[in-house]
Amino acid sequence: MPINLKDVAREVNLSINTVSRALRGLQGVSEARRQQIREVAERIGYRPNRAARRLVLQRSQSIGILVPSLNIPFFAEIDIAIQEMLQEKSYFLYTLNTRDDPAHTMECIELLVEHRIEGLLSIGLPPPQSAELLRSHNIPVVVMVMFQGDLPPHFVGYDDEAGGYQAARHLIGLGHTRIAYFTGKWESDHASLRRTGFSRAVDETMGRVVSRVVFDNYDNTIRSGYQSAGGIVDMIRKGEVSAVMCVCDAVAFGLMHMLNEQELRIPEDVSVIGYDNIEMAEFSIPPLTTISQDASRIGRFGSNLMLQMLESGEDWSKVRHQVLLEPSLVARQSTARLGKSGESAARRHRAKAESNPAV
Amino acid sequence: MPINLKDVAREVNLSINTVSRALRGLQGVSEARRQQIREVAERIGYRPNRAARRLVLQRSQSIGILVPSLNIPFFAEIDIAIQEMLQEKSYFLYTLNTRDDPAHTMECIELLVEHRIEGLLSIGLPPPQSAELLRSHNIPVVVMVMFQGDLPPHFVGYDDEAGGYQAARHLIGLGHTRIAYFTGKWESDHASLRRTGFSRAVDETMGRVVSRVVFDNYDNTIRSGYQSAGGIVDMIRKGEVSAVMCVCDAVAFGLMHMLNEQELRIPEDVSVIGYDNIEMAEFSIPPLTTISQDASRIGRFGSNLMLQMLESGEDWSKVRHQVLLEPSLVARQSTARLGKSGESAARRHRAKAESNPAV
DNA sequence: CTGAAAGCGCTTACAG
DNA sequence: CTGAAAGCGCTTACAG
Repeated sequence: MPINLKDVAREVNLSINTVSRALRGLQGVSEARRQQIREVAERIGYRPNRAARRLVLQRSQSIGILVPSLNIPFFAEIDIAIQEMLQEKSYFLYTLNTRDDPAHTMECIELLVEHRIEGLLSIGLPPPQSAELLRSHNIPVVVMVMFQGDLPPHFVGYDDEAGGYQAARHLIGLGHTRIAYFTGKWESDHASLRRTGFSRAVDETMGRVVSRVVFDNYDNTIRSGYQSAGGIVDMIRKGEVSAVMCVCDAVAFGLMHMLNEQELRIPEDVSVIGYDNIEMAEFSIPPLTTISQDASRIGRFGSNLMLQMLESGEDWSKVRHQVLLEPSLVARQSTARLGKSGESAARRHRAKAESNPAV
Repeated sequence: MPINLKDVAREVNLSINTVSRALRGLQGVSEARRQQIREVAERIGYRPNRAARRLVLQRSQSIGILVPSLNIPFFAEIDIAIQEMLQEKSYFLYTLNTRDDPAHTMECIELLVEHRIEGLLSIGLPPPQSAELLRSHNIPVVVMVMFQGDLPPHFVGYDDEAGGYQAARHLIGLGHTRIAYFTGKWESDHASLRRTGFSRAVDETMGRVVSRVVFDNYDNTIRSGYQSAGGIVDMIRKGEVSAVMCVCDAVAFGLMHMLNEQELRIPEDVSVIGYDNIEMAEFSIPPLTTISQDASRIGRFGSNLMLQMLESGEDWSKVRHQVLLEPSLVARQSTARLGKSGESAARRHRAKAESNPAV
């Protein structure tokens, strides 16, 4: 049914390989002929069949990307940036949502292998069982954003340790001496790197600043941040903490919502800093101080690295190529100098308790 | 380099078509042989080549989806739902981000045609220039979510008119008699349908309720809602409006941010209702009353419709198949009964002005 | 400048 | 139960 080279060839009374060469702009076809062939192809609606071209060229000119959850805008933006970069270089990108489920991820990878992708980009580590399959098909892998354990040999992401350090430095610079890090029970490696950076900044103060780590959040959602904020609220009330760094903006929003319900003021009673700089961070009440990462930069670096691996002809299996981008702090109104705005939460709480012994 | 049928055949000393049949589970191969062939294929890492299979089967078993901006979670969720549905039916989904740019969308469509997609799903109408190409290649199109002009013949989306009506009914039911609809200068058809539904509810009151439409927002972002909220603020101050419906949640958040800055209380001074029920709506301060649409339902209905068109064998070119889902209202704390909480914004404003004539 | 032939990796009749 | 052959739509040497 669809029109093929033979149809065009018949129409112009030439052989299919002349038509093929003309359409691809190769030399060895007179300009007049080429013109004519082009017109006919256009008129009868000819489009080359990629499957056939792939088969004969023995390469797919396509790359796969594994995204744990495409509905996270940060991940989607990485995908978009990569799609644009690759289209420019006439590679095709297969985008697959893995639901962060190893079994389903394996199926996705097998599908991509059957499509003969030339390279695999992955947000987060692909499951270990896939390593042998990818290796045996000679498919290079670039991991982006997240990993567990050792830094993967080909990696592009932000330096979470540096981000955590920056956030803590910001709070310390504002005079806070009792600060908390609010994270999840099951920490991903990058969450724990943020915590490590946070702790390094605290340690550098040689005891002048003390910190607590609260592992109460579940899954880094707004809801979870809200539901697990109780411990933090207590500490603020008791004056044990005057500033909180959250593992991500969503958790920060959940915490802020709870603080608001508990009539704790931000930043007067407690400073809050997030991580990610999602769109909403600029418009929350108050606007959220946070650590900013540029998704499209990851996409650009990731696709560039992949393209290098594909086109340099080098043996990359023994080369490590790891790109760690430096995140940047965006100061907004959710953090402020300690004690700037009068009485602390602890003092107010104490006053309240004294006037009403039942509390 | 990659292993093919011939490699497996050589290994087991059989012809490639026996191997092919065994691996695909067709009858006519003894069970013992099949077992042996499977093992060998597994051992040497054979994976069928999709390009070759497509070529010979004369079908790609794949479908394309055009997404204007994949980083809008609502759209991404539609994509995810479709990907899951189609994978179950062993179709492959090509996800392409079009940037909402007609020229780029055309390139995307041409690419998909070269990949011989069997059907095209599109969030929003594909550009008119693509119609001829798609028709000539016999590719059915299902439009989702948005359209301009007439309802496309194959469409799945939510009934925006009904949503606008529900929102207005909600405000009227709370006793508001002066209500506003806050939308953009250049209204999309679905934004204007929401407005139509809104107006219908107002009209039904036979003049008991009056409404204003404010076309000041630009591009339905939080920022734009914030920057263009001035007109609404004035009306609230003057007592001309006690409730506002926004074209979407993002604009509602922008408006709320401005109201907060202007010390207008929600819902005491003004009720605000959004549209979309994005994740943040549950956690804004106050939580936002809004109209909810289920993205994965659109995805499920959309892919089902496409599958029907592909597999029923009917001539769908003369059949209209339009699915309009009913959205639902989610009542939260940003809307309240009129005058419930004491003095109105207008009265407070007047009092303030009297005590300070300079205002 | 143009064409005939081989072949990419598979599946599908058709023989045996 | 198994194999030889043709062919899907293209590109690439190789002739002319």
